[in-house]
Amino acid sequence: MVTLRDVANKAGVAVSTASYALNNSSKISLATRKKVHKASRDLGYQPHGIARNLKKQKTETIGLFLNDLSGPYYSEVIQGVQDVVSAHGYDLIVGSASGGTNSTAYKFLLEKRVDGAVILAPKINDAEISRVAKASLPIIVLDRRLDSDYIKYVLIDNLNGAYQAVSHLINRGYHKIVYLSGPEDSFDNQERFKGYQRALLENGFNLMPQRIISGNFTEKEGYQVISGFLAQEERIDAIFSANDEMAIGAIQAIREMSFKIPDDIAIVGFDDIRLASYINPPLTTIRHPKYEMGRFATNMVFQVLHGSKAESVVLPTQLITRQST
Amino acid sequence: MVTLRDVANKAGVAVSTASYALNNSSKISLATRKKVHKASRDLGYQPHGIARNLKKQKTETIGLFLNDLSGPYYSEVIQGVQDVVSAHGYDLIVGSASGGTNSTAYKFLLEKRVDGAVILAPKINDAEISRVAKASLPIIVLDRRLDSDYIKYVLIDNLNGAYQAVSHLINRGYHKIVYLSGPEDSFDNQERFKGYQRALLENGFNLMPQRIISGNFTEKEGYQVISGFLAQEERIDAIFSANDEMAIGAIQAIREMSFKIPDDIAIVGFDDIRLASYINPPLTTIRHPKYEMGRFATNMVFQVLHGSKAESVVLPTQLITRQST
DNA sequence: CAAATATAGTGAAACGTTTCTAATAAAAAG
DNA sequence: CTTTTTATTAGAAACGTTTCACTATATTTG
Repeated sequence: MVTLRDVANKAGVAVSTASYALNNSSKISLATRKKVHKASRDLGYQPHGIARNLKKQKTETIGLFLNDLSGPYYSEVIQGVQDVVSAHGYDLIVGSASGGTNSTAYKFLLEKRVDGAVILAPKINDAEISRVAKASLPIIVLDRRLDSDYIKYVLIDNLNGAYQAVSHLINRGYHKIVYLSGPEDSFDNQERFKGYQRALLENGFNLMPQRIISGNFTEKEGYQVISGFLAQEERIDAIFSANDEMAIGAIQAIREMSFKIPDDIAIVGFDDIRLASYINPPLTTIRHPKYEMGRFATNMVFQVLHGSKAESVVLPTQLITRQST
Repeated sequence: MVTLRDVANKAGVAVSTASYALNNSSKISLATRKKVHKASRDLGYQPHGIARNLKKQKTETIGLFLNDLSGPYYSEVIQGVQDVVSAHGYDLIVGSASGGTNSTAYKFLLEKRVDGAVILAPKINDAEISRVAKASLPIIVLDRRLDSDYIKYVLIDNLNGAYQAVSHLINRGYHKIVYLSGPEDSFDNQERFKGYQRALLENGFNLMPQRIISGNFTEKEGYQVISGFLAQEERIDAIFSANDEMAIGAIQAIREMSFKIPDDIAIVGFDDIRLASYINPPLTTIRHPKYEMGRFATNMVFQVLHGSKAESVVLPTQLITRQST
């Protein structure tokens, strides 16, 4: 391995001089700067990032930590984060949070391998996040309401989004509306449920426990639980699914039982994933600004890093009406 | 920041002793080991990963570098890589290669921030990869045929896949088959074109230049170029699209012009992305083992890292017949 | 022309670990 | 009772940078 020392030797200067020269410090005369650069090029010198990080006590890297790297849902968020990180001349690394306290995410946070982080990973709990955040490692969370000096959140307005969705169903004349739920411990799910509840109550309907069906945000589960539900006696006329994935499964279940969508049963999802507009019938859903979330969050990371205050924020959602209602 | 030195002081031992103790070396008596662990816990000590990396001259991190982090196409590959990396107790970081020589990908490779890498990013060119690969940094590429001591490839059998696709069309009686091409400089595209060509020639058809339409792998482009093509006089009866994205765009174009699929025009894609089975009509396509690619590649990284030889490999593809043909 | 200042370069410490080698003390062997 | 071995701990160097404090020249100033 060719180190700075080798370059310095070849150029016939001290290693400190070589360092200054390569960083183009004005302390070093142009002539020796040239000499050092040449030596560096000749030897094919590459600075050792890790050594530099250690000395400078920073990595100029921002981490984005996700529950699971393969969720297609994330891609727009990632893009937003990437754009802002690059704009600041930093690097972005994406890591997984699966594996709990010995996940890559947790390790990198703990070991100061990143200078800031955006977290969208329910698997890392609040206490752990609070423990590692500091002035030199601000954290923005996208999946919970957590706020302190060095931790801010960017959320979407889940509650209002769900409220919009269910109100829309009610306005169209659907009254027996099922809530197809995500996992109980999901923050998003909880908020969306609140929105469902509020829309019902404000329109004079009761919350009927038998119309709350629990799922886990996956298409498969959506298919299965809705198949099961429709096979029983109670008739309903609409479904509000806590996310699009389950809604897609539900649509398949509904069609298999030869109910007509939206005439017999209407359905609204949440997220506006790509598939939503391609499925048959195209799915009415709640769109939220995923790319913007990424941008907001990352800008906040840099704000805190630069010593200014950042304010947590909740972004609005939008009802996208398609043929499923 | 609490360092090993602090722990050592608190425990009343030398820092070397503290290091051995925390790493549970048998050189240190159980009594002092306990003492040091306690001091560590009391102070909330966290080892500094960067410092350790520098000293040990390794990071125990594998990089996966993609052209662009937001491609949903990658998610299965990522999963395969992640699974193998975790199984080896290493960490995975995913980084972008966009930005060329000052992309995160390139920087991390150059600066030895990872111990091995899987690359699926045409934006990084062969020369650069060859330059950085070494025994202590093996690289597996997924998007080209590049082979040396420390560089191996895992590819899918693009040529045969395309051959299967076009043969299938011919067997079904379609004879005027358009090739909807990806970018000329894409390795995948080149191979797929060769497969198209071979299938035609082997079945006694000629390659007709006006039936080669250039696209860029995006849905939008697929829609536009096929719309334009169909508006002109020449009648065709099938399209082989170099990927599913373009095929989806093409399907929309075809339907808008009220041709029937597959009666008037049949279409086959390549990749078997998720949307392929949801689109109307469901798309016949070539499936390839994306998850397996990730697994193979990552296993090879570790093989080379452990000093054994790895063999580049080409994985088979599979024709998935759906209603578009 | 002496004194003050600017310029160019150097040496060494530091970042936080790991690990080699040496030192000490206790135990075993002769 | 001396010598050798073993167990435990300590000291110091090393990983590859950056940067502080300093020296030695060269230049400016009064």
